[in-house]
Amino acid sequence: MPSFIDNKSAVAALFQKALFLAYPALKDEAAPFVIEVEKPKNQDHGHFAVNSALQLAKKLGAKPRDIALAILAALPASDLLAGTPEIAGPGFINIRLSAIAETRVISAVFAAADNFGNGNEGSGRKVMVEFVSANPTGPLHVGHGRGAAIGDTIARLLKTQGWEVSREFYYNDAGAQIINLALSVQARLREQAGVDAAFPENGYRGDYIVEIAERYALKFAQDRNGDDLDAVQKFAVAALRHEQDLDLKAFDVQFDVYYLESSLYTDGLVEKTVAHLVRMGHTYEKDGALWLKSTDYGDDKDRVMRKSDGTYTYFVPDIAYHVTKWERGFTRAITELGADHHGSLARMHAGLQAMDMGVPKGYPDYVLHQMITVMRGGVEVKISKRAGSYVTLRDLIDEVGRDATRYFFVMRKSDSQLTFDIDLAKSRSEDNPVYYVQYAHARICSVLSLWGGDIGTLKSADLSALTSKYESDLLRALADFPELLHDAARELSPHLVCIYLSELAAKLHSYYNAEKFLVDDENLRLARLSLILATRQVLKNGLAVVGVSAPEKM
RNA sequence: GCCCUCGUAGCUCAGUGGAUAGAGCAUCCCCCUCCUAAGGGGAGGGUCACACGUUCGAUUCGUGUCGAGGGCACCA
Repeated sequence: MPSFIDNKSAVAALFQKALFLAYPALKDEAAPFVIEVEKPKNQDHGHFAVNSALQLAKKLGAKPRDIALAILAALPASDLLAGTPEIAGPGFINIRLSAIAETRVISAVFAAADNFGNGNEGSGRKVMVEFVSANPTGPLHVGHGRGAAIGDTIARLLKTQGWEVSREFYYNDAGAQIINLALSVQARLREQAGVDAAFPENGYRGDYIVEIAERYALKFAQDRNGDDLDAVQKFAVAALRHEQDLDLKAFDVQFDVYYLESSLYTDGLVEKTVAHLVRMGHTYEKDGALWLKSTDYGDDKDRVMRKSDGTYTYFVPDIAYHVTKWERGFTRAITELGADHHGSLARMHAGLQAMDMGVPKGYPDYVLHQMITVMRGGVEVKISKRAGSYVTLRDLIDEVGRDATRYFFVMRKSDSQLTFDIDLAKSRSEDNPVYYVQYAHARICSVLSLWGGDIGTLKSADLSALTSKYESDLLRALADFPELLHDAARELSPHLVCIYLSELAAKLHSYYNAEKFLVDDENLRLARLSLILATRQVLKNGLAVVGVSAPEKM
């Protein structure tokens, strides 16, 4: 991939040079001052601004404006800038880019095409992103949908930065909730068979349990009462896993590995983990249970590992599971989960530290998504698997579409609570922001198709005719894309991509309304088409990161 | 009580250690004989919860208060 030096970095390098020429002493310090280039909110303040003069005023014992003057005096000649930067306000240096610098991005976009914007910070290192990890005790609901969209987009983002990403789904297919599931199905079976049976107190009451019971009775005619609880459990888990797989497929989310909690028991990794912790001296017996001294590692209380009835708490297989992540060579691991599970973070980190196997302290990284409040008909819908009140992911996809659902979940910062108004999402699906972005892509396709020329010729068009404000805005937005992807990946913040995309789309739409592309002047026409072709590529790349389609027609 | 996240326009939400705080929806006013109006242009609407501190500069960082949600089991 050709190295595209974005304008901001280029400007920063230029001013860094000037600063050290003007104040050589700064260069020799232990921590040399680093120039920061920012984008002013106000267009009147130029394309970029440098505030170093203000920051250095105290240190250098000079007035900010004088420092700014000295920096400008030392500024090397460059074709990057349009005119001489201005000193404004208390001492900001406001900078405008030359047309040459602005149009440079176009050839970089064409050269890299689908890879434009990608970086190589990961340099092929392995990272695991674990997400969704829903218990196979019911269909996926809106909360899982948010997790699926965020986790998948994080995986895609990391891939753009050169990481070798593995997506993993951890199935809690062992433990009390699974037995609860089996008992719930069994109770429905007995009801259907006309046998008097009490429903488990904390059983799952959703309609899907009834369906599973009906299917079980059809398949195992000899066990209509569900007496073979083990068979019932296996059947129910398999059925629900299958349903969840279909949901995820409809959402275009794929996993590389499905890791079964039950395998940690059958492979002996749970026993191994416990034995290891006991051997390391981090455990003690109390009240007939085995405890981990997790408080030694920052947890707020010690945790029971083996209950007095001899079974393990979920905490133990969780540690064993994370140990396998490390041992499988994932020196970096990210876990995306709902904020209602955040309590498990401290004890998981503590548990891994207690293993004394060189796992870094912050391993794994966590991305939490806050809960979704679902509104329907102006009333909050309480989501409870056990009570059976539900808004499934499948419902959402069927009602508002995959693209809109994914975009909606990703466009908001994951750690803010959000209200999902189902009626709004359904009735106003035309107003969903995703269409705004997709429309920009489709509009460009439409213009190019109407033009009917050879796309290839646009890649070498003379761009000197691109001089309008709209063109300048669009060019600079395109040039921002690599940095945007880099930042979004570093911050594990997929929503930044959506924000960028809607801003880019807005610039395209404004341009479209202000200027005609298919003009008579051939030079101008080709230049404009070249610009929107590059814009189409960036829109497509950005939408791909969010997992949303880039339609050619709408 | 302790811990985590959040508190920005009527609503849903972005954003930032800097120079006039943004978008969408909602309200109001314009723009298709012209490349898709699923679009564009404009108006109104804010003590960025509150207080104190750090800073040349705080809506942004820190502390506290108040408010919302979540977590604090030998449940998962």
